[in-house]
Amino acid sequence: MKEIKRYMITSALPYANGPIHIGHLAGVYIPADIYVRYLRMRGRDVVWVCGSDEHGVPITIKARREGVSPQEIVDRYHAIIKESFQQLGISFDIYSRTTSETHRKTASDFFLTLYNKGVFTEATTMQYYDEEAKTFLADRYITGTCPRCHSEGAYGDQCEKCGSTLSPTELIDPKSAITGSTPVMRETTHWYLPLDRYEEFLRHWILDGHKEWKTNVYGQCKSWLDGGLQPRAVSRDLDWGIPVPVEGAEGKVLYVWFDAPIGYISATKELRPDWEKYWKDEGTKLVHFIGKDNIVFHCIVFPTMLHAHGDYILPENVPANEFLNLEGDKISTSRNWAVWLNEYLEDLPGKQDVLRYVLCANAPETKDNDFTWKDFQARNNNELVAVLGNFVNRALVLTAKYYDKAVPAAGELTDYDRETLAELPRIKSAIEEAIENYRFREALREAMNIARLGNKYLADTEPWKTVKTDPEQVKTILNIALQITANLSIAIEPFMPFTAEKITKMLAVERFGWDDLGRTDLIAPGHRLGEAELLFEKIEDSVIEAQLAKLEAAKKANAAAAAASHAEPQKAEISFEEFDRMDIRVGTILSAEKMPKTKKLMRLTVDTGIDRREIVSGIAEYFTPEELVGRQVMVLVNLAPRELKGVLSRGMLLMTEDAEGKLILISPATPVPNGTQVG
RNA sequence: GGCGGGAUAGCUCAGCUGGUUAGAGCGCAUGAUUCAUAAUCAUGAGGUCGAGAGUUCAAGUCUCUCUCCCGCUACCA
Repeated sequence: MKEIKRYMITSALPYANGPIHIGHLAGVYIPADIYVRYLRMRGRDVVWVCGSDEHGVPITIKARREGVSPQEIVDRYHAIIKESFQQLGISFDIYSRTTSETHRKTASDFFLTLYNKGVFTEATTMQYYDEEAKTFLADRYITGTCPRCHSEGAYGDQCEKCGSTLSPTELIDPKSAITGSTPVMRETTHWYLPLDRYEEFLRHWILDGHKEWKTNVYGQCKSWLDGGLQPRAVSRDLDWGIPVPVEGAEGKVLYVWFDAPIGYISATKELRPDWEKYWKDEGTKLVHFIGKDNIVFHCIVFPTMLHAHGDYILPENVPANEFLNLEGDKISTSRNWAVWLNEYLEDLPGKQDVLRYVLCANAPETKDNDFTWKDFQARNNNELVAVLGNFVNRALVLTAKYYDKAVPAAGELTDYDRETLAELPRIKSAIEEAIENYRFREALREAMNIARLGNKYLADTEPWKTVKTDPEQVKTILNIALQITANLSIAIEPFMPFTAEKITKMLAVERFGWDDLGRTDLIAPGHRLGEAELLFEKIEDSVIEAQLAKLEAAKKANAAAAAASHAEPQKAEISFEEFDRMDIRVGTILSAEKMPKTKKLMRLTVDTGIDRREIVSGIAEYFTPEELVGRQVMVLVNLAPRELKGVLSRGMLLMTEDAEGKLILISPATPVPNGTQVG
């Protein structure tokens, strides 16, 4: 077991093409913030860095669409993200950005070091080039007709209609998204990080050396390693990013995944002149907080880069979380199905800790979880208000009432007093154990147990009764209640820093350190308390309804937008003769069976009036064989046959889809004989 | 289909390397209580631990098969 001298904590760099939402917070930033605040309270040497990831093709596309420069896009979102993080109390030591000069230099140097060491392999391939714009085209910059589903507007890397993963050369009738011209193929050379050569190193380091990683992380890594790794290109032909710093690389930039993680190092550099010990000294514990979508980069790719470079330490752990859903649906930026942090802060002012509490208590630590506004309300009203806020209020109000806010001295303790106080150190170590193993939900529950302990203590000792029979005893009771309150402020600080601060203010004391947790002499006798105020307020149904209505509106707007944008522009004109070449008939499905070993394919026998033929169609997700058999459908019968999974498909069923993408068969409104022509 | 993750009380989740009557929070029921934001405290009801088979003296906990959900991936004429 090596000695930990200091901590280097990173959290995934948010991509600067949109604001932060609750999924990001629950998965990455709140757990990391809790961890870091805890370490700081313990007096550990810790640096936590983050920043905006500002390069990459999607940003250039967004900029082009809005008619502004990429810099303007990233400036806008960097500002929004940074501000909202700050308001939520996410306490980065630095929130930097990958367009900074320090980062450009750092990433550039990193590349050069690997280049000079001969780490990269080079390969020359043919890629599309726009002669008008005089530039190579990234996959996303080429649009055309999807070779699979024939819908227009497919991108060079993917068709968003049918979800196929494509390569640009497959596109039918490709066009440059920049100028609209038809691109030409041209040679281009790129550098690759040969991950395949590092398999042994990774296998040993992760599979043998880090069995303690979370099962989802370890399993994912094992899966990648067992599947065999491929070299990954580290450069792109693009004019937005960090130029590849070698001769003859004009017009080439570092691929965004290569430069982004180096951003952790750059940010540290900007923060501290002695940054190197945080990245190069074996006594540093490096931890990456990320979401599950980032596992491969932080466990496979970035460590390979660090290892190949040679000077750097490797991460000790990568506590990746799963995803948070919202009201039963996947959070989606493009569908605007999210609770945006900047909007939350405006809609529910002063409720930072409520969000922090709910997202931590319900964090997707072991599996995907669901955020609902109803749960948000319940946790606020039944836990924060009723348990935490209420206990603190009781202790303070009783002291104000009986002793005019002057802290009474404790007399002799009863066994029950001692038992109660003995819980505090126990809870302290339970919280420590949980946080240090990245189990933040459990840690939070333990911290809340201090408030439960306090409520129980007051209920059992009943000072409002005892005051009439044994006033001396009440002094001890309230002294203890106040010590518990002080302890509570320490224990919840990593989770709810704003509330912790409010409590210390109400107690009129300086904030404590972690080591003070468990002590029973934190508030001195005679000390005068400040004004008591409520820590949390109940959230009314109307507030929740307003948020639900907002989501409902987003859903509607979304459906409307989808419907509007679904009205694709009309395709190029065709002659009647061209149309007439298509032979579309009415047919009846005679049999249907799902093809084994496929998810979507259905094998159909159709009576076309001409013959009975087999047609394979990708509709198995939406129809059962029972509901298909006997139905009349439209069939394009003279389409060239094609073999799918070993079955020859002769023809295509005509269909459309609803707003959710669910397929709908097209049938004649009233039955007609099979073989009847359509046209 | 392949790979990874998940399936435990009404809800959200714990259950580590297999070991006495399966746990927590919320919700629910009953009782107590009034210092407190109709808050609190106690007690209780509620689970064939996704299904089936196996290993074992002993299995939510290990093995195999199957079902369903999520992610990546293949297929979508």
